[in-house]
Amino acid sequence: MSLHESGQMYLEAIYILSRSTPHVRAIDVGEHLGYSKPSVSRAMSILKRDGYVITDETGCLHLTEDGQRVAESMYKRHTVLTRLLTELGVDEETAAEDACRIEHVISEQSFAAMLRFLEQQGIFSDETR
Amino acid sequence: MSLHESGQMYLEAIYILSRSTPHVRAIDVGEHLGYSKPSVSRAMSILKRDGYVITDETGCLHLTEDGQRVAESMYKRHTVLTRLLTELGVDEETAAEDACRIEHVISEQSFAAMLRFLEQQGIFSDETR
DNA sequence: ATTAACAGTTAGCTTTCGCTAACCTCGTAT
DNA sequence: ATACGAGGTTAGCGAAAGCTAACTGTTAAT
Repeated sequence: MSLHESGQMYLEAIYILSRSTPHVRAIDVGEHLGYSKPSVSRAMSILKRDGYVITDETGCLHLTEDGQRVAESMYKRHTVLTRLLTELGVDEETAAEDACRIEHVISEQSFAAMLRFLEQQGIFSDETR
Repeated sequence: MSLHESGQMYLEAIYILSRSTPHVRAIDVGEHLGYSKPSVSRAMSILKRDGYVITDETGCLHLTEDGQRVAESMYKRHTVLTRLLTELGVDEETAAEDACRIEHVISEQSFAAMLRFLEQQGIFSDETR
């Protein structure tokens, strides 16, 4: 099954949360995204079925290799888009909100072009995360 | 009722078509967007109900003032986004496709910032349409 | 030991927005 | 006059993805 926008969002949320807490639970994901428990529950069952997420013995969520790949890609897009927008003068909050939506619909080519632009400006390097 | 993404797309399509033909029919809109007749039919009835579109005696579609406002806004976003992406090195086709999706999710603030950037580069002026 | 709270799941509703199938209506061509 | 095709509508399906209500199960507190 193909991964939809919402799936990408859940994976990114798990990724972000797992950077600050070792144990990510469904409820934390729901809180982070502002979604209800059942919404997360269903999403997780789909992401598990499709091999993006697994749960350990304690029920905590972990990304598979595929899940990690997607999540990192989304996160990087998010970072770059936010950086580009703030560079153009957009305030931090709006930039992050827009990045959140654009990251799911932009092509790889356009993303690469944006990244190249920021690098040319000396604004973005691999350490700038 | 609020206007959703798909509604904006239909309005933009009517706008674009009406620039080259005086009479825009539902079937033309469907063809332009690659949608079936019933999809267009339902969308039109919603857009009529919400005051964005009217039909004349012959059944042809016309934008109301509100419809025109939305359509022009979308079209402008489309133009500017495409231009920005091609400027960054993205090929015309991909740029247009991405613009098509981004135009519905970007904030007014970010759009304004992008426009400002293009203007500063001397790439975009009101005549560059 | 019983109870309460918390996490997760199941069932079922809603909206958006595509689709096909089938129908109506009208105009033109035979 | 009939018949066909084009355009539009109605009815109903399906997927995605949110929600609430209500249930289950486990842990922790009295």
